[in-house]
Parts: sequence; C-alpha cells; structure tokens
Amino acid sequence: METLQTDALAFSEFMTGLTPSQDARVSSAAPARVPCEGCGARRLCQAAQLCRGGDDRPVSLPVCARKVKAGEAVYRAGDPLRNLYTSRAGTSKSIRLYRDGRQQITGFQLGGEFLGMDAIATGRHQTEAIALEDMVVCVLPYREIEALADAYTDVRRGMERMLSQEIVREAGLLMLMGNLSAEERVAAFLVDLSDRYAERGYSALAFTLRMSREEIGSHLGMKLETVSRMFSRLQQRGLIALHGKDVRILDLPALRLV
Amino acid sequence: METLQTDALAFSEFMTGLTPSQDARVSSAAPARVPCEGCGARRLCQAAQLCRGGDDRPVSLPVCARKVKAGEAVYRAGDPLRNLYTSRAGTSKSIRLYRDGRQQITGFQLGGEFLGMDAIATGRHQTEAIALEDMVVCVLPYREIEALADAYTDVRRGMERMLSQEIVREAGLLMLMGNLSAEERVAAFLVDLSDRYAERGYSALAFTLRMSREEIGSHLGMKLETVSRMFSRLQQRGLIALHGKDVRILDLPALRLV
DNA sequence: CGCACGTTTGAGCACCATCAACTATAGTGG
DNA sequence: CCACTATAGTTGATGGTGCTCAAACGTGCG
Repeated sequence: METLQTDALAFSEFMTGLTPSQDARVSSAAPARVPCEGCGARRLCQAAQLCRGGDDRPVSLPVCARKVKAGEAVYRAGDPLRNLYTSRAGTSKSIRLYRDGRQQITGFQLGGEFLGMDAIATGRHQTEAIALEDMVVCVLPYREIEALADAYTDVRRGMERMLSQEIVREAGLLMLMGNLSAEERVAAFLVDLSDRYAERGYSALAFTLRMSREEIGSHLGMKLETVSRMFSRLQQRGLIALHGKDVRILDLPALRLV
Repeated sequence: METLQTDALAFSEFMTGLTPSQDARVSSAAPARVPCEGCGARRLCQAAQLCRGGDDRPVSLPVCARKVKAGEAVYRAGDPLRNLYTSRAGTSKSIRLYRDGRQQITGFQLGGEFLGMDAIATGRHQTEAIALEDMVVCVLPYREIEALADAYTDVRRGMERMLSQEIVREAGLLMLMGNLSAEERVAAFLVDLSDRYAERGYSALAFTLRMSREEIGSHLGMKLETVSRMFSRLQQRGLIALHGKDVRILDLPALRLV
C-alpha cells in the first residue's frame, strides 16, 4: 500500500477507480456516472452494499462521481437532503455551526467513509462537509437509496447499521469529551486514525494528518496550542514522532493506554 | 396537564394507559400484552407510528408493557438486541461504560421517548438503561419491528428518522461539551428539559429533576460540585428558583441566551 | 433519634485557555 | 534563485475555570 502512495498516478487511479479518460469527464460542473465495479475503494466502501446489484438484486444504485477541491463543500448546512456521499479519495471534515458563530467539527471522513447521514431526520443537512484536500466523492441520490431500501432488505439493514454506527461513534466522542484529559484525547484521536487507516489498508503506524492543529482542537474540544503541546508531550514520552503533519507511531500499545 | 399531576391515580392511568385491573397483569416477571389504543401517551409516543396498524397496514406491533423499578435496568450493556423500548411512564438514564470503570450518561429518556437504538449497529446494547424512578416501558420486539419495517415503507422511514434524530441530538451534545462553559451547559440542560416537558404537555417552567447532581454532571461532563455551583449561580442571577430537585424557570428567554 | 445520603459551600490547586513571541513552511513574484 | 509574505505550528508566561479535598447542612428513612 505504501508503494502506491509513492506512485501518485497509480494511487490516484486506484482510489478513484477512474482511468485518465474517464477522469476527464468527472468535474464539479458535470458529474459523470461511474460504475462501482471499477472502483478500487469498493472493497472498503461503506456504501458498497448499497451500490452493487446482488444476485437477488438486479438494479444497482446509479453512482455519480464528483470532484471536490480542497476547501470546497460537499454539502452545506441547511441544504435539502438530495444525496448521501462516500469519499472515493480524500478526507473531509463535518462542521456543525452554532448560533453565535461558534462551530464544532463533529468528525473527519477518510476514503471509503460515508457522509451526510445527519440530514435524514429533518430532510436538511445539519452539518456541512468541507474537503480538507482534493476529493472524489460518490454521489448517492437519496431517493434511489430509499427506493432500493424499500425493495431490498439487506440495503435497509445496511442503512440502519450505518446510522446506528454513527450513534455509537458519537457516543464514544462524548465519552472522550466528558472524561478524558487533553493528552488522553489527542492520544485517542491518533489511535482512532491509526485504526481507521489500518482498516483501509494503509499503514497504521505512519500517516499524514490532513487537518490542521486548529481543526483537531475543534474536534476534540480544546485549543490549537493545547493540541500542539500534547503532541510535543507524546513525542517527549517516545510514543510518537512527528514532523509537521507526518506522524509516526512508535508505541501503539502504549498510546492506547494513555 | 398540571391537574393530572396532582391526581396520582388518574395521572398513572393516563401515562400507562392501563386500568387498575390491567395494571395487575403488568409486572417485571410476566409482561402483558397491551394495546397501543389504550395508551394515554400514544399521541406523544415516538414509537406510535410503528405500533399502530394504519389503513394500509393490517398488522400492528404486539406491544408488551413491563414495569421497571427505580434503579433497575431496562437493558444492560452487552445484552443482545432483542427489544427496543419506549417509556410509557418514568425517566431513565443511558449509561455508557468504559474500560477503566469510568462511565458517562449519554442521555435521559422521558415518558414517550425511545430507548435502545444504540444496539442496532452491533446487535448488542452498547449502553445500559437504568430507571431513575419506577417506570412502565413498552417492549417492542426488534424482530417484529424489522418485519414491519420490511413490509411498510412508513415504518422504515420512521426508524431511519429516529436513528438520525439521535445522531443530531448527540451532535448537539458534542457541541455543548466542546464549546460551552459549565454555566452554559447547565442552562442548556435545563432549557432542553423544559422543551421536552413542554412537548409532552407538562409545564415548561416548573418540573422536578429525576436525576441527581452527580448524574447531571456525568451527562454534561463536569463534577457534581460544579453542577451545584452553577445552579446556585443561575438562581442568584434570578433565572431559576430551585428547592432540592424542584425547578422553576423564572426567565426562560434569558436562560436560552446564557 | 441517629444514620446515610445528597447537596451546598469554601479553600487551594491543576489544567487548560489566553496572550504573545518566535520558528518553520509554503507560496508568490521579482 | 532569493527575498517577501502569509499561514501554520511551537513554546513560554500568566490567569481563570473547574477539579479536589473538606466541612457543614439539610432531608429522608430505619
């Protein structure tokens, strides 16, 4: 997997599942239909079971790919729920806005992970998703997902499981915010990223943070200076080594116990 | 509604929808089938749309009522998901346990509110629900819910909306934990309770806290002494008046702005 | 009544936020 | 290629918020 990271073109192709000629059709302006079959991330895609037509499911979800540049929004708070999304490549953040301008990052989404489920309750997006780097996202029309879910039990179960997983994930964050010290939170954040990268086939011990210290702080409920200090402290303890945004985890078991 | 609170028997009957003779059949040991039709809380029941048989839905969910004494568990962490629950009467807390004994209260459930959705992802309950006072809960067999959801679109939509609402609710809590001061959190907690009591027909300005200061603290991410101090401060400011667990909100608009 | 428990209030301290200075890095244009 | 700038990150000094420890005060119950 690491070799792919060193080969930018092959890596891009692997993640997007698009050959250069297909790639030309995929733009912000004109999303193109692309088959799940060609998607390199399919094995790890949370939405894959919704996309593919199973033995007993002749119809598969028509998936459009869309490019989103770093800093652009996948969707905005208040937007009506038209689509759900999966990241084919790239990382995004989900921001929840508050009345007085305060905001909180409720989560980061890596490649293969699902976005937008907060909108299902009200029909409007409660958060907004901003790309932290250039992304390719799969656009999953919500109406079609609903239709599929109406027709096929396993799709329905999949949706429910993903919603419930999100509840469990947020409950874990609540625990973190309510009980853990700043150092413990940062350690838990790194362990979580490590686990998720490992799940997607990347190195669990060396990765690049796609988000700033301030964004990490907003997610964990602390200030950017504190994040920086805790990184330094973990480094002094010999648990991690970091140069800028590049993290190497030197002692993962110990980091889990912080 | 307040008159009902003064008449204990009528109130109990109203909330449980059980006449005394029915009531005798309802015990922890032997849950009895009770129809949603007789339930006084039905209009406010989050699960009502799952229970009742609509025009196009001949089959309705067989609902059993169960009594749970204060301090007893509705379900425990690790229990396999067999049922979802609605509180017919009484308040519960949802606790999430942590490896080292630390724990966090992820929420309180009032009468009419749903319990147990955290189990759908894994098939086992991630939290445990403990009654804060004597409760009557509706036991909704998960398999039957699934079957109903497979058969009827509106049931499926209802389930998804409830799951998504839970995500939005927890995201709000995350915001609270990440950004608000102790005083702001306590104020927000009271406002939330006020809104929910109002929704269920009770007074928005006078109610009794069913949980201890420590439980409030565990929910809001602070210590019980701090909760007490913040209550005192809000009282000094003239926003609330409290005697023990009885709260009167003197200036709700101001409390919202804290 | 006495005991247990929940709650309130106080004093001192630790942790994290704030303010501020400095460094590192990347991007821009001469 | 190098200055120049802007942005991100690190580190230090200081203060405030909330935690810890502790004592006193109710309130309910056996």
